[in-house]
Amino acid sequence: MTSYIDKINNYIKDLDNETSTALQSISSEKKYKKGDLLLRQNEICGKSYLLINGIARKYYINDGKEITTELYFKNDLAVSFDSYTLQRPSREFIEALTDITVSITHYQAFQDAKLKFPKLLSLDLMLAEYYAMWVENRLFQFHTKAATERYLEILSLSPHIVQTIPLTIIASYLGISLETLSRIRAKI
Amino acid sequence: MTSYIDKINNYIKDLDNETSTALQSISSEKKYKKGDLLLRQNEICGKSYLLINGIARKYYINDGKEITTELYFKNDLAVSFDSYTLQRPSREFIEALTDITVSITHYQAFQDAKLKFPKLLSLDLMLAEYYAMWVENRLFQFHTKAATERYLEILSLSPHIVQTIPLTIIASYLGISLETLSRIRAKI
DNA sequence: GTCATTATTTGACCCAAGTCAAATTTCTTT
DNA sequence: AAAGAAATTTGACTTGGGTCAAATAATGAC
Repeated sequence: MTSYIDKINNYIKDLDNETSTALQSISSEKKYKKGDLLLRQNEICGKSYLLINGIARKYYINDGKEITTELYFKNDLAVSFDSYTLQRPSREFIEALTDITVSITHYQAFQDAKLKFPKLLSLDLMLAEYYAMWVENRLFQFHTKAATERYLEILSLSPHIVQTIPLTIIASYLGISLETLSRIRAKI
Repeated sequence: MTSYIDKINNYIKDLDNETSTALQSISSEKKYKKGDLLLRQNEICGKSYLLINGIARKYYINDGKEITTELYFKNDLAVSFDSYTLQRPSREFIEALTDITVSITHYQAFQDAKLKFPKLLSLDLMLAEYYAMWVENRLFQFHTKAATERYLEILSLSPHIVQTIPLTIIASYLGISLETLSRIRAKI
């Protein structure tokens, strides 16, 4: 499935000049400081954020506890999917975990551009497909793997996650308590 | 989110004649008997199945146990998403839970049609978006609701599910054991 | 209708992971 | 470097839901 990202990135790279220019003309760079919120709960996610550098996350609050739903690194696209797609209030927050630089594209500008440039429509489809498969796989991991396995997996697939990000956030991303994660780490 | 299905169905209904005809020309009806498998594990999901009547499900086997990942009713579109999208072997099965009638569309024929009829590309995007939101929501339910709540929710939102489908399948769809589901039912 | 499957319930016991609370360790900031 | 704050670990205890096994329904085939 990583190869599908490659396919998407190649697709973007190989875009014809007009389409590529159109995309760039509706995007702009911006920097955020560590701790800044790019999106708050109940706001409508009217922009997509392509991470150029730094780390960010998406999370929601349940029972007073933060549940991290996605971690973003270089080249990842950060949006609250349902809020962005339906243009309705978000249940999720998007937060910069380090200082970050992002490329922002406005929802409506992209919608308009898709009408003129069918290749952007195909791109949007690929992005939605990728996200659907990503979430599907996350659900699959939760059903088939115990906490320890999920931790070991993240450790082997993305060691940089574990090194850079506070354990509280990793625990909530793994769907376990901070204490359980600490005990898992002690065992290994 | 139900309204998004309505939007999709209206979009299909309001398709211009040529597009609509093109879609119909690559689709065909077929009947299956209760228990028939429309897709097996390790097969590539080369077709999509629109349920015209009856009930079906998608599931995979983990540790010798069946985990139901989706239930399909009238007007639902049954595919193994990642297998269909990437045209790679499926980890899931699709099974008829009753006698069913489906409208089958071949993957490649639909891919070709999308190139000629941009509205089908938009349709495909809407379907992918819908599925992404559906899975995202399912994951959200698993994280925020205990087994009893999830059962009560399915009971109130889709009572027909509980009436028609064996408890083993409902339990595996809820991510709990048959015994736990039985105990939940006894308590209520 | 009777017998045999298959589905569902109930009982006894177990365990992964949660909760609450306190102790350490590690970072920051003077 | 010391003081305070934040992050992480450890301890003691609880619990939701799992497993295995046996007892009842319920359904279907003859």
